Amino acid sequence: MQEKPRAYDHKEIEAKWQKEWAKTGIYTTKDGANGADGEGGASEGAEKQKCYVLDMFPYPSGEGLHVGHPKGYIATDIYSRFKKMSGFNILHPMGWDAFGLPAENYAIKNKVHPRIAVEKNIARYKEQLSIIGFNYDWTREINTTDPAYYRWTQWIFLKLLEKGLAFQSYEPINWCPSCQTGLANEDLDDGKCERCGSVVEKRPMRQWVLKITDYAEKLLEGLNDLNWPESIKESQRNWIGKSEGAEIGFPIEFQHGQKPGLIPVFTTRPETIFGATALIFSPEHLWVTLALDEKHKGVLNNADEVRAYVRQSAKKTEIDRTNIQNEKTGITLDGVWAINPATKEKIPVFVADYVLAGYGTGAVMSVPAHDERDFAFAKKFNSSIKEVVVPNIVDKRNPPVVGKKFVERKNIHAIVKDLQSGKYLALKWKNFDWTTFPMGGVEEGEDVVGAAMREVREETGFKNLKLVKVIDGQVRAEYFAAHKDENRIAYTTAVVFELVDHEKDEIKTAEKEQHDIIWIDESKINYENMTHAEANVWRERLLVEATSFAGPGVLINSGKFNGLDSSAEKTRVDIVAEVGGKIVTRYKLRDWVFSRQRYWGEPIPVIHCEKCGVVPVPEKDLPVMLPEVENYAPTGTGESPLAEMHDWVNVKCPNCAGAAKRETNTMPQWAGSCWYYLRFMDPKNSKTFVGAPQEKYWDPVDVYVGGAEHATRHLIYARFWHKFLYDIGAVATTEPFMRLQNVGLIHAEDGRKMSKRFGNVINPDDVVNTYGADTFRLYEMFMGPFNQSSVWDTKSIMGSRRLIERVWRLQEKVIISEESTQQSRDMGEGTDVKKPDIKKLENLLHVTIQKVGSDIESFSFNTAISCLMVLSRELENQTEISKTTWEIFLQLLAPFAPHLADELWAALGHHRSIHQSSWPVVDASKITQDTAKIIIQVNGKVRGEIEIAMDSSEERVKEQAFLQENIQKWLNGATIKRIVFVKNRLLNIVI
RNA sequence: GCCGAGGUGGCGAAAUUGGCAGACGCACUUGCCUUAGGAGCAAGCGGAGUAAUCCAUGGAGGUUCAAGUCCUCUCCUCGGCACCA
Repeated sequence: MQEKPRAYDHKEIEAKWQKEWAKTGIYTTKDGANGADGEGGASEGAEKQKCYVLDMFPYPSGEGLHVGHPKGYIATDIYSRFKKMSGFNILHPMGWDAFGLPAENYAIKNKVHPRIAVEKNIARYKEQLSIIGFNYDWTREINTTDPAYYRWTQWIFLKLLEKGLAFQSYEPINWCPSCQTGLANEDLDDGKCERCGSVVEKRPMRQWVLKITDYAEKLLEGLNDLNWPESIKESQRNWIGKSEGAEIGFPIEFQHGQKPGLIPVFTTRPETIFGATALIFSPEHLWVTLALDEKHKGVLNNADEVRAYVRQSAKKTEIDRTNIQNEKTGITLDGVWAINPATKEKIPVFVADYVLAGYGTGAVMSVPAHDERDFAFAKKFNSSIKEVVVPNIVDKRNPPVVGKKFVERKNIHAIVKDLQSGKYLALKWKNFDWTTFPMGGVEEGEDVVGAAMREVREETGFKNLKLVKVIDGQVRAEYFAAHKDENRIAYTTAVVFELVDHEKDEIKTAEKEQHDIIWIDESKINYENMTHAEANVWRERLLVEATSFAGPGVLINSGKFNGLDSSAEKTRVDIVAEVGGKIVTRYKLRDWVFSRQRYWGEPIPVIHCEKCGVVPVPEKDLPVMLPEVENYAPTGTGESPLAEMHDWVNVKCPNCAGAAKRETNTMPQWAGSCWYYLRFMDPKNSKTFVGAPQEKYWDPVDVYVGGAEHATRHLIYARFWHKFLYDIGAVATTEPFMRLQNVGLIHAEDGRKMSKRFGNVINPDDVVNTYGADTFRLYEMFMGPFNQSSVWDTKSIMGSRRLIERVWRLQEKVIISEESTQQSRDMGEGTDVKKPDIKKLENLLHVTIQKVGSDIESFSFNTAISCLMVLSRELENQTEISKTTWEIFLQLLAPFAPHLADELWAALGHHRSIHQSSWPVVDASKITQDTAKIIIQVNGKVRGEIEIAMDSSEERVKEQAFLQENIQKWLNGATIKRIVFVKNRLLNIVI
């Protein structure tokens, strides 16, 4: 670099290298199966370890890219460049997910054919991506709307059909009135269409459904082994919604004596069945429909009202139905009873729309005492509440004594509030260190309130009490009753009173001798201050409204199961067996509604024949091409616009050659993305969807990068298809994406999402034009943690530009000729005398090699760049830079700033691209340092530091430390209690 | 309500998993240089204090020689699920 280098011109450099890369085709991937990888024939692709790095391919919308979109692509570009330099055979492809509503809506609005609009959008996207300098292998580009691609999407559908996993259904489904199509559960956002925000309706219609529920367990299980963000895995677990419980039959009886059979209910808490005081149907339950049928006239005394209720429920929107805040509604079925199979008691039967038709069996046993919703319903409809589980407390301070007998007691605690002082009545015991409420046993023939009043009168003399409430729910406690020398199992009810006045009866001397009356604050009602193990429960329940108890405990009122642990597996199993039920597992996951009544999607490849029914299109006739239509706007009739294409629709049955019609529904947007990652492995194959050797070599995707918004749709659907393909032997792995990295959004400077609507879009083309692609790439990666959302800040981008320019200037200091300088002699072989600062630089260089590598591996690009900044500053401080050091530095920079790196690399005389060079190797000997900096603390506060030989002993360090003036000052003759020494780290002197 | 991820300077953020809190960058301040450019260079930059030092990682307790990091409670922000029995 003798002559003064020209000024840094990003436009010239970037255009030059993009052209060069395209010309030499250095990013074209060779299959492992296909041999050499084009790098001078040095290695065979097959011998290299493969690394498949994938972006979630974009939906090419009319708006074009904003600066947020390329963020993930920059990351995969850096990652794959790094992996390639590290010796991996890289697959890093890009394609287009172009079927679906947005393209179609855009086309309708702008009066162009969706195909034309998509072509235009793709061209625009590609142009925008091209100037950022990505290493995509464009020879593998795919497009889901290409017949050569969707032919295989249709083929997979036929396989699903063949295996019984695709079927037609007539269940009511979600219908978006604005998009005029049916939607899957996953397409709803809070009961609204995810696309347009319209409230969806339930609409019965014919539809194709994929049986994803068959894979619920496998989809759940498979998550455990995936290197995915915990939040995504958790979202999927929630979505699949596994719950284990029991199905139990409840016999039904009609008023005239008929016994029409058993109604199965699903419950996750079968152990509470003795508390089931009602049977509740969802309005859509088949049995309700039958009971309202003409044939069963006379069974219900209130059939008209019930019919009206069912009709009214049907009219409610899904949001209304499922809003937890809404008051419960329902109606009794007058003339019908159910029998609780545990207690054999008759219980009332209701219809209520808080019971969902689509979950469990569509009917529930109502246990108000232990379920919040049942409790609210029972309160409103005055049905009975029967407690069968009580919390159980073993008194820690006063535990049962081994060897003493256990006595069961039914107890009361009287909680009496003095209205004047606001304090509570308590007893201070004389013979024991006890503070208690007035308390005692409930005697024969007495109720809890009577017992409580009696105890207050006997123990304190107060007689004018006003009942406030009996606290719902007993508490079981195990403790040692010292005053009776026995272990107690006490079932205690608390009764709350207000003290009207202080008028008293005389109390017995015996009572007086036992305890004094004291008054305590409400805040003292707890186990800390009182003897009662139950005190904390009372405190919790004292001021709140009555509610159900859903926690674990001990069974009561449950016949032979009394006293058992309600949460024990055995208890549940035994109770289920007792009532003739069975243990079952249920999932919230619904089958995937797979048909759309729209034009722009893959035609579902089946034919409806009057004689043969549903006939799959023969594989040889694939693809079923999407025909050109005059009008592709939705019809709203439940048929897609394809239904108007009579020439296309009317075909001969492949089976019987009779008259038949094509299916006119199309597939949902998510179909194409369910398997595109497989197609990239072998994109041009016309014989099969992916060649077996290619699949075997490349599958699975090693790193998959994209937004978290796909958690419960694309990422579940694709896993489902993949597992299906595995089951039919079409792929060799059970999971498609081994590692998932979420990319955080980039918000506009106003903090909102970037959108044309808000007029706050930053266009990557402008940024690249002004600052250059390398600067743009560095900036986006430096903004913050990769998976975190951040705010675009145009001012901050200069920091990245400064790094680029600093690197550009550094080339002036590079010494090309190794022999001619002092530094290179210092760094040369066989020289053991090295200047300390040269050693320091070598150390920094190798620490940086290591750090940048591990940071890229973990997607911590911000800290990797920070290290490069530190190193660049250090290089700037040097008077000259050796060629070796400079080369290593450029290689570390290459994944981040590929254009600049290649430019400076070429200036050194290299003829092959830096991106084909090998990632520098860390020299472990250069990472270890000769000296360590040791922090000297006095009482944990830093008071000094010393530089000392690596691995120095505690003695050596102490010696040095005590010499320090500052340390002496702090010690100041004090006696040393203790010294903590951490090798090469710190010395802490405790005085 | 349940589950998950977070809370550190004016701002974006670091912090080898318990060992110097604030690396790196933006903004800002002062000075230098200049062919006035979003340039470069030097120094400073959590708060208080002349200083020594003290106080600081949402809040309150605790464990420890030592806590942003571990434990208990609590408050707030974001994301997912939600009348799923």
